[in-house]
Amino acid sequence: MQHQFKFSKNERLSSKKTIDKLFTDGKALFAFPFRIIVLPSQTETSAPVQVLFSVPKKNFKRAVHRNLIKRRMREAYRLNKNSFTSNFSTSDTSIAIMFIYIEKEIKDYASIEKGMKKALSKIGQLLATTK
RNA sequence: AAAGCAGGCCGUUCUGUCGCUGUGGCCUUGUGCCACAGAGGAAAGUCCGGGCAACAUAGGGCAUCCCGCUCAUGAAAGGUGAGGUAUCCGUGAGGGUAUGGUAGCAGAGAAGAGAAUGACUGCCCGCCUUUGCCGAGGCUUCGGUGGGUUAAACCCGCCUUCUCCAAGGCUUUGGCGGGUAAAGGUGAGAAGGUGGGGUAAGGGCCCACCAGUUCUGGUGGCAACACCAGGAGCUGUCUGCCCCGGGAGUUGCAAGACCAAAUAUAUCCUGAGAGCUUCGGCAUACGGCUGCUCGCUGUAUUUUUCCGGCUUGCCCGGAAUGCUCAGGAGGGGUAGGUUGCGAAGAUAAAUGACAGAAAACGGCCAUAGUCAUUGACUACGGCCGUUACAGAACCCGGCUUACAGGCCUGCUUUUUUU
RNA sequence: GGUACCUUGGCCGAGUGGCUAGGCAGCGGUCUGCAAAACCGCGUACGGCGGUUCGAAUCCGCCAGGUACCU
Repeated sequence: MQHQFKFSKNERLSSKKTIDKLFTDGKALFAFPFRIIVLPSQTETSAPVQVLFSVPKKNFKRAVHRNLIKRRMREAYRLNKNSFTSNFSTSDTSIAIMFIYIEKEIKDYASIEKGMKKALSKIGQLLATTK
């Protein structure tokens, strides 16, 4: 497939309701430099896995820096998600994932990508055990 | 050339791989393909003003708050441009700040005599008192001398000396009464400044010149205002009240508009219900006692009006109304969604990520050249570093703040050359 | 995104233009066999930069940091 690196809008988590639910009921884990919150649910959504990236305003005052980190996180997810999402594309359950950037400094793309690979493998393990 | 001042402008470029958002088109309706568009001078801070929106609102006055030189511009603005005056900074080009009026009232810590019908020191006058000196004149004494007269004595006069008295003058101690604003030293600020006259001493008290204020006239300017001439002795600083002119309804796109799940419910429609009785009880519903059943026991079991059946009461039937239950319709409205919203435009928020070149600037090193003082400048090359500040969220007009580096125009100062 | 406010010593907190109160904490002393309490004394502050003013914590402007509210 040619279009496996796409990351369009319906793969993003934008519903305010599910975000609130994610904060209250989601399972949290930690993979440097991210804090991750995962919530599997039964409701029908347009994509099997919905993701959202967040950088807290408290650590980065300037909107430019927050945008830069979010873009790098999104890029890292986009290029490494295929091995992860292919496991869940067949099942009818959907998964909501939130990545929160914890580090106080701006990391370059290589270290963010490394952390993203580690985070995705950790999430895979967690979901396998809960099933 | 160097250092600056003012104004304006730009604020990286190219290639490759993989992507994002919106709109339009195409069909093979697929998380498809193609085309086009997609951050700034500050998008920032949210300091002003407006549009837009909702609510409020007869008209007028008072209070409160904001603004305040002139002209132009602008929808308006604590806006912009040009100009005026004062003051401060800079050698200068220039830059900063202030700037409606002042008739009246009030205030100004500490310091200082005093912050405005002033008097501490000082100066001057009058009276009283006190110290010292001078002293017209008078009395007495010594000596000299002239005259009456030749000598002595005596008398008269002059000069000198001594004692005492003394009008008065100068000086001085203290007190009382008055004049004074020149001197003191404080202060941000002390009754315009300098010189002369005048005066007991002084003072715009008078005069000359100068600074300011204000009035009149003239010239220039749209005006603020400037300049010139003449007049008026009119002359402290700051603040508040006050006066004059102009302006201000409140809240903000999380405003507002539309659709609207679940649950509860106003309202409407349809249907059903309100027990039996011999009045002792039975039945039903909800509780209590007991581990449970049985049993015992408590509470509740239906409103009102009208019509007809004999007037009334009981009872029966019908209608309306209220209550309860079931079904249906349904308003407001919550979650949520859509819109408001744009030829950039979302809703955890797009406009990019990575890699490689180029360009600009800076630093270091090496080579060459020029001036030659160990150093400076220029050219080419190598290595390293930097490429800022910062990301639209309803939209405009400003202000302010942040900003690597570069370009253009005008001007200033200093040095050098022609 | 919008709106309203705050910043005074180690901490809390008063201060409407004229020497920055007070309390708690800290340090030293007195008292005590020692400590506590009490008493006496001491040190340390106006978020930063400009402006107005003779004079600014206070008035004005900009910046920094922080808090609350509007879904």
